[in-house]
Amino acid sequence: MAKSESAALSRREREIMDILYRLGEASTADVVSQMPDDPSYNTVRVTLGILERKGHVEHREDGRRYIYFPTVARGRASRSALKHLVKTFYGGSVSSAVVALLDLESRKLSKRELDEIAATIRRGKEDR
Amino acid sequence: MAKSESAALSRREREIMDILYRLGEASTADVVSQMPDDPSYNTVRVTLGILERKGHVEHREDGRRYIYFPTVARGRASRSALKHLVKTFYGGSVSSAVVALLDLESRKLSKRELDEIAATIRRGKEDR
DNA sequence: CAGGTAGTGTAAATATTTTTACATCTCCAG
DNA sequence: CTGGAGATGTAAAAATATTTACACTACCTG
Repeated sequence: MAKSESAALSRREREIMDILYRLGEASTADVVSQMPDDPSYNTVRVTLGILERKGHVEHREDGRRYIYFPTVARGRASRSALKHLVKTFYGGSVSSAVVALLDLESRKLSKRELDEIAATIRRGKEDR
Repeated sequence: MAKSESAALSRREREIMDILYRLGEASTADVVSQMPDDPSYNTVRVTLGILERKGHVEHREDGRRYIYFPTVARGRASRSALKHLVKTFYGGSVSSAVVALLDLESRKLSKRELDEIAATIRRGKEDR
Protein backbone atom coordinates (compact mmCIF):
# COMPACT_ATOMS: atom_id res chain seq x y z
CA MET A 1 0.00 0.00 0.00
CA ALA A 2 1.62 3.21 -1.12
CA LYS A 3 1.01 6.19 1.07
CA SER A 4 -0.71 8.34 -1.49
CA GLU A 5 -1.81 11.14 0.79
CA SER A 6 0.62 13.09 2.88
CA ALA A 7 2.00 16.61 2.62
CA ALA A 8 0.73 19.14 5.08
CA LEU A 9 -1.76 21.62 3.72
CA SER A 10 -0.97 25.23 2.99
CA ARG A 11 -3.14 28.01 4.40
CA ARG A 12 -5.40 28.29 1.36
CA GLU A 13 -5.62 24.56 1.00
CA ARG A 14 -6.72 24.22 4.62
CA GLU A 15 -9.30 26.97 4.24
CA ILE A 16 -10.76 25.27 1.22
CA MET A 17 -10.82 21.85 2.87
CA ASP A 18 -12.67 23.33 5.82
CA ILE A 19 -15.28 24.78 3.50
CA LEU A 20 -15.68 21.45 1.74
CA TYR A 21 -16.14 19.68 5.05
CA ARG A 22 -18.64 22.26 6.13
CA LEU A 23 -20.66 22.09 2.91
CA GLY A 24 -20.11 18.44 2.19
CA GLU A 25 -19.37 19.20 -1.43
CA ALA A 26 -19.14 22.35 -3.48
CA SER A 27 -18.49 23.89 -6.87
CA THR A 28 -15.68 26.36 -7.32
CA ALA A 29 -18.17 29.21 -7.15
CA ASP A 30 -19.61 27.85 -3.90
CA VAL A 31 -16.16 27.76 -2.37
CA VAL A 32 -15.32 31.27 -3.52
CA SER A 33 -18.51 32.58 -1.99
CA GLN A 34 -17.51 31.14 1.38
CA MET A 35 -14.00 32.54 1.48
CA PRO A 36 -13.83 35.58 3.72
CA ASP A 37 -11.22 37.54 1.76
CA ASP A 38 -12.59 36.58 -1.61
CA PRO A 39 -9.72 35.38 -3.71
CA SER A 40 -10.44 35.14 -7.42
CA TYR A 41 -12.36 32.31 -8.98
CA ASN A 42 -9.22 31.20 -10.76
CA THR A 43 -7.17 31.15 -7.60
CA VAL A 44 -9.62 28.84 -5.93
CA ARG A 45 -9.89 26.66 -8.99
CA VAL A 46 -6.15 26.20 -9.23
CA THR A 47 -5.95 25.37 -5.55
CA LEU A 48 -8.73 22.82 -5.88
CA GLY A 49 -6.73 21.25 -8.69
CA ILE A 50 -3.70 21.04 -6.45
CA LEU A 51 -5.76 19.47 -3.69
CA GLU A 52 -7.01 16.94 -6.18
CA ARG A 53 -3.52 16.07 -7.40
CA LYS A 54 -2.45 15.62 -3.81
CA GLY A 55 -5.38 13.28 -3.23
CA HIS A 56 -7.28 15.35 -0.69
CA VAL A 57 -10.35 15.94 -2.84
CA GLU A 58 -12.11 14.41 -5.80
CA HIS A 59 -14.70 15.80 -8.12
CA ARG A 60 -17.72 14.66 -10.00
CA GLU A 61 -19.22 16.49 -12.93
CA ASP A 62 -22.50 18.32 -12.75
CA GLY A 63 -23.23 19.49 -16.25
CA ARG A 64 -20.19 21.51 -17.15
CA ARG A 65 -19.21 22.21 -13.58
CA TYR A 66 -17.03 20.24 -11.25
CA ILE A 67 -18.32 19.50 -7.81
CA TYR A 68 -15.56 18.81 -5.32
CA PHE A 69 -15.63 16.81 -2.12
CA PRO A 70 -13.05 15.53 0.38
CA THR A 71 -11.67 12.04 -0.09
CA VAL A 72 -11.37 11.48 3.64
CA ALA A 73 -14.85 11.14 5.07
CA ARG A 74 -16.00 13.84 7.44
CA GLY A 75 -16.22 11.36 10.31
CA ARG A 76 -12.59 10.39 10.09
CA ALA A 77 -11.43 13.94 9.55
CA SER A 78 -13.46 15.30 12.43
CA ARG A 79 -12.21 12.67 14.85
CA SER A 80 -8.70 13.52 13.88
CA ALA A 81 -9.34 17.24 14.35
CA LEU A 82 -10.93 16.63 17.73
CA LYS A 83 -7.97 14.60 18.90
CA HIS A 84 -5.58 17.29 17.81
CA LEU A 85 -7.57 19.96 19.58
CA VAL A 86 -7.85 17.98 22.79
CA LYS A 87 -4.13 17.35 22.74
CA THR A 88 -3.24 20.97 21.98
CA PHE A 89 -5.52 22.77 24.38
CA TYR A 90 -6.73 20.34 26.99
CA GLY A 91 -3.67 18.31 27.87
CA GLY A 92 -5.25 15.29 26.23
CA SER A 93 -8.19 15.33 28.62
CA VAL A 94 -11.40 14.57 26.77
CA SER A 95 -13.50 15.45 29.74
CA SER A 96 -11.94 18.90 30.03
CA ALA A 97 -12.74 19.47 26.40
CA VAL A 98 -16.32 18.37 26.91
CA VAL A 99 -16.72 20.72 29.82
CA ALA A 100 -15.25 23.58 27.78
CA LEU A 101 -17.62 22.82 24.96
CA LEU A 102 -20.60 22.80 27.26
CA ASP A 103 -19.53 25.99 28.99
CA LEU A 104 -19.15 27.57 25.59
CA GLU A 105 -22.83 27.61 24.80
CA SER A 106 -24.71 25.76 27.46
CA ARG A 107 -27.52 28.30 27.35
CA LYS A 108 -28.14 27.49 23.76
CA LEU A 109 -28.57 23.75 24.21
CA SER A 110 -32.13 22.54 24.34
CA LYS A 111 -33.27 20.16 27.03
CA ARG A 112 -33.60 17.48 24.41
CA GLU A 113 -29.97 17.87 23.38
CA LEU A 114 -28.80 17.75 26.95
CA ASP A 115 -30.77 14.57 27.47
CA GLU A 116 -29.10 13.03 24.48
CA ILE A 117 -25.70 13.91 25.84
CA ALA A 118 -26.63 12.56 29.24
CA ALA A 119 -27.75 9.32 27.62
CA THR A 120 -24.42 8.97 25.89
CA ILE A 121 -22.64 9.45 29.16
CA ARG A 122 -24.82 6.84 30.82
CA ARG A 123 -23.95 4.40 28.09
CA GLY A 124 -20.29 5.11 28.75
CA LYS A 125 -20.72 4.41 32.41
CA GLU A 126 -22.45 1.09 31.91
CA ASP A 127 -19.47 -0.19 29.99
CA ARG A 128 -17.20 0.37 32.93
CA MET B 1 -7.95 50.56 18.61
CA ALA B 2 -5.68 49.40 15.80
CA LYS B 3 -6.05 45.81 14.83
CA SER B 4 -2.54 44.72 15.56
CA GLU B 5 -3.00 41.00 15.06
CA SER B 6 -4.23 39.64 11.81
CA ALA B 7 -2.58 37.72 9.00
CA ALA B 8 -3.43 34.07 8.73
CA LEU B 9 -0.71 31.71 9.86
CA SER B 10 1.42 29.66 7.53
CA ARG B 11 1.86 25.95 8.06
CA ARG B 12 5.02 26.22 10.12
CA GLU B 13 3.67 29.11 12.08
CA ARG B 14 0.55 27.17 12.96
CA GLU B 15 2.59 24.11 13.98
CA ILE B 16 4.69 26.21 16.27
CA MET B 17 1.70 28.00 17.79
CA ASP B 18 0.12 24.63 18.54
CA ILE B 19 3.25 23.51 20.32
CA LEU B 20 3.35 26.71 22.34
CA TYR B 21 -0.27 26.24 23.35
CA ARG B 22 0.40 22.66 24.25
CA LEU B 23 3.46 23.46 26.34
CA GLY B 24 2.32 26.84 27.63
CA GLU B 25 5.72 28.32 26.87
CA ALA B 26 8.91 27.00 25.35
CA SER B 27 12.44 27.75 24.30
CA THR B 28 13.49 27.33 20.69
CA ALA B 29 15.06 23.99 21.56
CA ASP B 30 11.84 22.82 23.21
CA VAL B 31 9.88 23.69 20.11
CA VAL B 32 12.34 21.94 17.81
CA SER B 33 12.14 18.80 19.92
CA GLN B 34 8.38 18.71 19.46
CA MET B 35 8.34 19.15 15.71
CA PRO B 36 7.70 15.85 13.95
CA ASP B 37 9.88 16.47 10.89
CA ASP B 38 12.62 18.20 12.77
CA PRO B 39 13.42 21.40 10.98
CA SER B 40 16.69 23.01 12.00
CA TYR B 41 17.10 25.06 15.13
CA ASN B 42 17.63 28.16 12.99
CA THR B 43 14.49 27.58 11.00
CA VAL B 44 12.40 27.44 14.11
CA ARG B 45 14.12 30.45 15.58
CA VAL B 46 13.49 32.56 12.53
CA THR B 47 9.86 31.51 12.46
CA LEU B 48 9.45 32.37 16.12
CA GLY B 49 10.85 35.80 15.30
CA ILE B 50 8.28 36.22 12.55
CA LEU B 51 5.50 35.18 14.91
CA GLU B 52 6.73 37.75 17.35
CA ARG B 53 6.80 40.52 14.74
CA LYS B 54 3.28 39.59 13.77
CA GLY B 55 2.23 39.81 17.40
CA HIS B 56 1.26 36.19 17.95
CA VAL B 57 3.94 35.44 20.53
CA GLU B 58 6.13 37.24 23.00
CA HIS B 59 9.23 36.16 24.81
CA ARG B 60 10.87 36.61 28.12
CA GLU B 61 14.52 35.97 28.81
CA ASP B 62 15.74 33.05 30.82
CA GLY B 63 19.47 33.54 31.18
CA ARG B 64 20.64 33.77 27.60
CA ARG B 65 17.67 31.96 26.17
CA TYR B 66 14.37 33.29 25.01
CA ILE B 67 11.25 31.63 26.25
CA TYR B 68 8.29 32.16 23.96
CA PHE B 69 4.61 32.10 24.75
CA PRO B 70 1.39 33.00 22.88
CA THR B 71 -0.01 36.50 23.31
CA VAL B 72 -3.57 35.24 23.09
CA ALA B 73 -4.36 33.28 26.21
CA ARG B 74 -5.02 29.60 25.82
CA GLY B 75 -8.60 29.99 27.02
CA ARG B 76 -9.50 32.42 24.30
CA ALA B 77 -7.62 30.53 21.63
CA SER B 78 -9.17 27.22 22.59
CA ARG B 79 -12.70 28.61 22.57
CA SER B 80 -12.08 30.01 19.15
CA ALA B 81 -10.71 26.68 17.92
CA LEU B 82 -13.66 24.80 19.37
CA LYS B 83 -16.11 27.11 17.65
CA HIS B 84 -14.37 26.68 14.35
CA LEU B 85 -14.36 22.92 14.70
CA VAL B 86 -18.02 22.77 15.67
CA LYS B 87 -18.92 24.92 12.71
CA THR B 88 -16.76 22.97 10.25
CA PHE B 89 -17.65 19.44 11.23
CA TYR B 90 -20.83 19.48 13.27
CA GLY B 91 -23.05 21.96 11.50
CA GLY B 92 -22.69 24.31 14.44
CA SER B 93 -24.24 21.83 16.83
CA VAL B 94 -22.38 21.83 20.12
CA SER B 95 -24.22 18.78 21.34
CA SER B 96 -23.21 16.76 18.29
CA ALA B 97 -19.63 17.70 18.97
CA VAL B 98 -19.95 16.67 22.59
CA VAL B 99 -21.38 13.33 21.61
CA ALA B 100 -18.57 12.81 19.11
CA LEU B 101 -16.02 13.67 21.73
CA LEU B 102 -17.52 11.22 24.18
CA ASP B 103 -17.81 8.49 21.59
CA LEU B 104 -14.18 9.10 20.74
CA GLU B 105 -12.82 7.75 23.98
CA SER B 106 -15.66 6.98 26.31
CA ARG B 107 -13.92 3.87 27.54
CA LYS B 108 -11.01 5.93 28.74
CA LEU B 109 -13.00 8.30 30.91
CA SER B 110 -13.01 7.53 34.59
CA LYS B 111 -16.27 7.48 36.53
CA ARG B 112 -15.14 10.61 38.30
CA GLU B 113 -14.70 12.47 35.03
CA LEU B 114 -18.07 11.36 33.79
CA ASP B 115 -19.62 12.60 37.01
CA GLU B 116 -18.01 15.97 36.51
CA ILE B 117 -19.37 16.20 33.01
CA ALA B 118 -22.79 15.15 34.19
CA ALA B 119 -22.67 17.87 36.85
CA THR B 120 -21.89 20.47 34.23
CA ILE B 121 -24.83 19.33 32.19
CA ARG B 122 -27.09 19.50 35.21
CA ARG B 123 -25.95 23.04 35.82
CA GLY B 124 -26.81 23.84 32.22
CA LYS B 125 -30.28 22.44 32.66
CA GLU B 126 -31.04 24.42 35.78
CA ASP B 127 -30.43 27.63 33.90
CA ARG B 128 -33.20 26.83 31.48
C1' DC C 1 43.03 33.22 28.66
C1' DA C 2 41.99 30.06 24.57
C1' DG C 3 38.57 27.31 22.67
C1' DG C 4 34.22 25.25 22.48
C1' DT C 5 29.31 25.38 23.10
C1' DA C 6 25.07 27.51 23.01
C1' DG C 7 22.70 31.36 22.34
C1' DT C 8 21.05 35.55 19.28
C1' DG C 9 20.57 38.83 14.82
C1' DT C 10 19.99 39.21 10.25
C1' DA C 11 20.60 38.72 5.24
C1' DA C 12 20.27 35.99 1.43
C1' DA C 13 19.13 31.80 -1.16
C1' DT C 14 15.73 28.53 -2.07
C1' DA C 15 11.31 26.48 -2.24
C1' DT C 16 6.58 26.72 -2.14
C1' DT C 17 2.26 28.94 -2.47
C1' DT C 18 -0.76 32.04 -4.48
C1' DT C 19 -2.27 34.75 -8.05
C1' DT C 20 -2.77 36.19 -12.72
C1' DA C 21 -3.22 35.51 -17.54
C1' DC C 22 -4.79 33.63 -21.37
C1' DA C 23 -6.19 29.77 -24.52
C1' DT C 24 -9.95 26.74 -25.22
C1' DC C 25 -14.49 24.69 -25.04
C1' DT C 26 -19.68 24.43 -24.55
C1' DC C 27 -24.03 26.07 -24.20
C1' DC C 28 -27.57 29.25 -24.99
C1' DA C 29 -29.93 33.57 -26.50
C1' DG C 30 -30.95 36.22 -30.24
C1' DC D 1 -24.73 30.99 -37.03
C1' DT D 2 -22.54 34.47 -33.97
C1' DG D 3 -21.39 36.37 -29.66
C1' DG D 4 -21.09 36.19 -24.90
C1' DA D 5 -21.25 33.98 -20.41
C1' DG D 6 -19.39 30.66 -17.78
C1' DA D 7 -16.73 26.70 -17.50
C1' DT D 8 -12.00 24.27 -17.69
C1' DG D 9 -6.55 23.57 -18.59
C1' DT D 10 -2.26 25.14 -17.92
C1' DA D 11 1.87 28.07 -17.83
C1' DA D 12 4.13 31.64 -15.82
C1' DA D 13 4.63 35.65 -12.74
C1' DA D 14 4.55 37.37 -8.23
C1' DA D 15 4.34 36.97 -3.45
C1' DT D 16 5.31 34.42 0.70
C1' DA D 17 7.32 31.15 3.49
C1' DT D 18 11.12 28.33 4.66
C1' DT D 19 15.70 27.25 5.08
C1' DT D 20 20.51 28.11 5.20
C1' DA D 21 24.52 30.68 6.30
C1' DC D 22 27.32 33.25 8.84
C1' DA D 23 28.65 37.05 12.11
C1' DC D 24 28.54 38.04 16.67
C1' DT D 25 28.15 37.54 21.95
C1' DA D 26 28.21 35.30 26.49
C1' DC D 27 29.39 31.71 29.33
C1' DC D 28 31.86 27.80 30.83
C1' DT D 29 35.93 24.70 31.19
C1' DG D 30 40.59 23.21 31.02
